[in-house]
Amino acid sequence: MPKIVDAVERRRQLAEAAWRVILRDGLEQASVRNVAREAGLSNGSLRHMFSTQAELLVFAMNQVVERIEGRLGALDPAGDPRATAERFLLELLPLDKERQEENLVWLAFTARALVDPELRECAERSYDALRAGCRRWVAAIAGDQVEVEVEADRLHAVIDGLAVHAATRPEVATAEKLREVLVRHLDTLGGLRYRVRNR
Amino acid sequence: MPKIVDAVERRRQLAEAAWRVILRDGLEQASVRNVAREAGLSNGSLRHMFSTQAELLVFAMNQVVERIEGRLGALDPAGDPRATAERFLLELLPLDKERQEENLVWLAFTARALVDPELRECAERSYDALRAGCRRWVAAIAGDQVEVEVEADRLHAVIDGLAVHAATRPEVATAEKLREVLVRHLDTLGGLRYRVRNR
DNA sequence: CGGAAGATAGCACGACTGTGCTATAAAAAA
DNA sequence: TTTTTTATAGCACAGTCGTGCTATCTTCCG
Repeated sequence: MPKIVDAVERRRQLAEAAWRVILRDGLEQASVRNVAREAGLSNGSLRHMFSTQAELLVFAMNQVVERIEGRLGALDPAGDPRATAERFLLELLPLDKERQEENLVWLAFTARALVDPELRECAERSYDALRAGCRRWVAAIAGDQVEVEVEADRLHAVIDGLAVHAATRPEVATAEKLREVLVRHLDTLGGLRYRVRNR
Repeated sequence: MPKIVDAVERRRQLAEAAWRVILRDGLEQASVRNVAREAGLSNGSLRHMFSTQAELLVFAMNQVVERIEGRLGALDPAGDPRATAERFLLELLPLDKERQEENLVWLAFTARALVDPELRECAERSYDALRAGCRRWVAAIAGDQVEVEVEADRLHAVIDGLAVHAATRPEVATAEKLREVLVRHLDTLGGLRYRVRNR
């Protein structure tokens, strides 16, 4: 096996170990030692792949983005703009356990990014990417009927707001409700206003 | 001066010192020592008011809620439902520096609440309160035209989403934009759909 | 005045932290 | 084979952490 590939794969596994620690005990518990133990490695062994803790955390945060982008890239962008946008946006919501956990980890990183410049860069990049996506989708769905900028920001806010709610109140903000709210928002975007949809 | 009042006031001052530390360096830096230094007190002196760090943080988080509720309580609830709701909801957005800082501190607490049961209680309480408020306002504005439950959740998502955006991208999500998005959302709530408003 | 109660200060302990460093085991290259 | 790189392990240092504890100082009450 080529060693480079192994090294990258190893880093990914360590990132996942970091995710597990963050999910279970919070980002403040994601110390070098704790992550190493979670991965079944020794202290120094982890530091052979990430020479500093900051490097590990930055990688782990970017890895979350890559995972999400991977899922989005696997979606079929063909067909009716409205249906396509709905498919992509629903993919972004934490509707199953995997995405719920991902969402929790992501929020932990986002919160630290408010104070850590290295993580902030990643947070801002993904913020801008999602905002651009919202703009495109709004334009595709109802570009001729609405002010795209404002509606893009509003859609963006709905998405991130729903993610926060799913994290802080999973018993209340269930997958059902998240989906319902997003679909309703898209319905009201294009002047369709509460049309009955066949689901 | 009665001593009880002093003690309460002292705790409030310590909470504010904690806020400053959290705002500047993040919640993970809000150690007993750091907060005490920020307040100009000694280690043991702080621990005379809060016998444990957890107690301090819970108090500081609840104090944020009290401050917000205080501002909301000072608003005049009379008049046109739509205008009243807009006034209250705009009060919740981080439109000036004071509320921006408050918002950052609040988000830090919310993030830790995902992992800390004591803080979680406070987060859930305020989540439920805001959700109930959204329900009332939606009902007052357009209760006869929409499904209140879904619309309340949607409004709630917009508010929290905007708060997150103001925190993670203050240069992009400016006060202007936040206000614009919220007003637009309220406009589209009652079937008014982009009516020109006199501001 | 004396004494009790409260406030402030600060030390001590054991635990955990990031990281520099060295030593051993494995693998790859020569 | 020998040599050289790489991986893994783990110790050591200096620092911070929460908290228990005692000692001083202030204030107030009787």
